[in-house]
Amino acid sequence: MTDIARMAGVSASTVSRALSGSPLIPEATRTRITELARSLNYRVNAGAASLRKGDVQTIGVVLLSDSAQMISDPFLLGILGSLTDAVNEQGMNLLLSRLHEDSKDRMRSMVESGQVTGLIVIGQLTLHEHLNELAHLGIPMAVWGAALPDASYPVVGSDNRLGGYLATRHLIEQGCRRIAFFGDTTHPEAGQRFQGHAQAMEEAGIELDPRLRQHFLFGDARLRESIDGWLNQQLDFDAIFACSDVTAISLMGALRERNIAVPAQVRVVGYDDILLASHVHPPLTTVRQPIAQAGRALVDLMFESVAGAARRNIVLPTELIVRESSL
Amino acid sequence: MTDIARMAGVSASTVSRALSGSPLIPEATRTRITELARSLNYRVNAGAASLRKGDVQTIGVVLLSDSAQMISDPFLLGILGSLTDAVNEQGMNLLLSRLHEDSKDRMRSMVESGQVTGLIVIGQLTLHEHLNELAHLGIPMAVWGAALPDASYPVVGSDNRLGGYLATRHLIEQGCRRIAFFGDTTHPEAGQRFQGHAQAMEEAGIELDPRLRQHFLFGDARLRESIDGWLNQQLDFDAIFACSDVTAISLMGALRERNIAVPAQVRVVGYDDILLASHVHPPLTTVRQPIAQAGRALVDLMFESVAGAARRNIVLPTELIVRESSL
DNA sequence: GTGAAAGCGCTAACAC
DNA sequence: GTGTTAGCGCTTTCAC
Repeated sequence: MTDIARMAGVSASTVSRALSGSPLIPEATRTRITELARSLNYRVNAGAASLRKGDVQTIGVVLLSDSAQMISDPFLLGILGSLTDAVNEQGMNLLLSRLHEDSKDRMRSMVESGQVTGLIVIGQLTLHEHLNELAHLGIPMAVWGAALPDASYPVVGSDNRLGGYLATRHLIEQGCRRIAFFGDTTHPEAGQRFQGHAQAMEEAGIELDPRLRQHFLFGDARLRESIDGWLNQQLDFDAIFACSDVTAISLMGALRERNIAVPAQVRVVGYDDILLASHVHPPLTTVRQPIAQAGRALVDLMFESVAGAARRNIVLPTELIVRESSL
Repeated sequence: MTDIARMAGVSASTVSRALSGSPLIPEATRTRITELARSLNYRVNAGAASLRKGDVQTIGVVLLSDSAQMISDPFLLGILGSLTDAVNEQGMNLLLSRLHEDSKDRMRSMVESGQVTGLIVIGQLTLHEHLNELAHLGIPMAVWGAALPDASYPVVGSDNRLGGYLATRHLIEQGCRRIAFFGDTTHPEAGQRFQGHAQAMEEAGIELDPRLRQHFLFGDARLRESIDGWLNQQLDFDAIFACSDVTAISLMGALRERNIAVPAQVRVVGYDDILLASHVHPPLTTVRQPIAQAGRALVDLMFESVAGAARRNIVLPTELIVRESSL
């Protein structure tokens, strides 16, 4: 910048002001300096600027995974994409890292070392307690997931309870009574979907059968094994509500292998509405989560958290997309 | 840091040295300072340190998408995950951004403004020329994709030609003669897969029928429409080789809808080996790309590019995973 | 409207 | 071994 200043015959201050569009600088000077800068391929050093201004233009995004395992759910990529766009829209940068459950300290230091303004956390919420601690420490953040009663951090998520309710009620309306629930209920999102499921069952006067509940971890590499293990029990069921489309599609594969017809013998509903959901046969009935809004909502809440505003959650609407797998 | 220094009764230099593990500082002093820092929750400011040291500990990762459209291929998430791990392993940070084809300037300025050390580019390679320009400008980078003859930038990719060859030869060995190719050959990766496909066909003395070639954009939202449009032509074919598993699974859905049996009437081979490939029914034969190695290779090449080493490419091995869809 | 000067938080010569 | 000093590249009072 000093070079530019010298070449333009002005001081560094003037260059700085011109380049940042200060109204103090007359149009003529500004264009002259801007042109000069462009011709020299000069760009202001982002790091130096934030050091001086004392604010970082970067948001940390943490992908939580419970093991070294690859997360492979397309839904996650959707959220991440939405987030990337939302962050860039704000003119900010996004620092991505993948952490395991024990890396609370890493998250903390990302903020405290001034690398990022705040954190957006995506992934499995089994570390609720850790997140609460971070929140109490004053780390600005926002979390994708389900709002837990005692959460001290802001949460963005879809209406999981409603999603579970809509899916199950739909199955009941199709005449199903023995509806199995596939999902890891220790995971808050799945837990809420289960609550919705249970509510719909209760409203219909159908008793929940604990055997019709199968626990899956999202993205579990042994997904198919778990499915097969459950199916091998030969339980009596006429429908399955799965907490992710990947699980549901995998399940339909397993059913087909056993010559169990979907939807004729067993109706299936998934969750997420990934691209493939509408493309498999039969097309999968599923609960759509509004991915496009997710990024924006997370970024908004994170900024509120930075600003020290009162903590709030955002619940995004869900929608049942009825396709042939449940008809 | 000045605070810590004052409290420890030493100078800032000593604190700096102690915290960065300089051998000049005796064990005793170091622990004392480290403990003090910990108890105050102090962390060195990463930005200030890089400004002073003149090196950024951050790598920019650019996800290219040809429109505002959501990219939804799980394979992409795999690459990204692998990259994240590789970057973190090096103790570096990863700045993620999603850009469209025309944003060559954004990429350039990420480097020139000192935000990142270099760029890793993932996504569709229709902007080959842009990348070449960036390389000539001296922007350190590495690209996931297919090595083009006149590329000036280092490329990491799997052996697409071999993949296409293996897939097609396998289908020929199964007795197929009318093998359709699904993939956008203007995209370099798909182009090379097509070359392998063509080679296998030629070796078997089978003439290529241009009607049996369908162009798809990866991640095209109208994927299913394109598939249906092609199928509606009612061409004569006994196998399909698709350039992504998402396409292949979608295709199997479309075939099933038309009561065309896979593999009995039409054999299908996909590409990528995503999780669902082995879970659908029939399980999908596919070409596996070694995702886990991808991140590491990209990071390595990027560093070589920073160091000004001679440009080279890395071709990762591919492997045909035979499952029932082609037997 | 413009420049001089100070300083963001840190590290690395250089001296002792 | 440790402190002093200078300065990374920028922005922003403050003075003119």
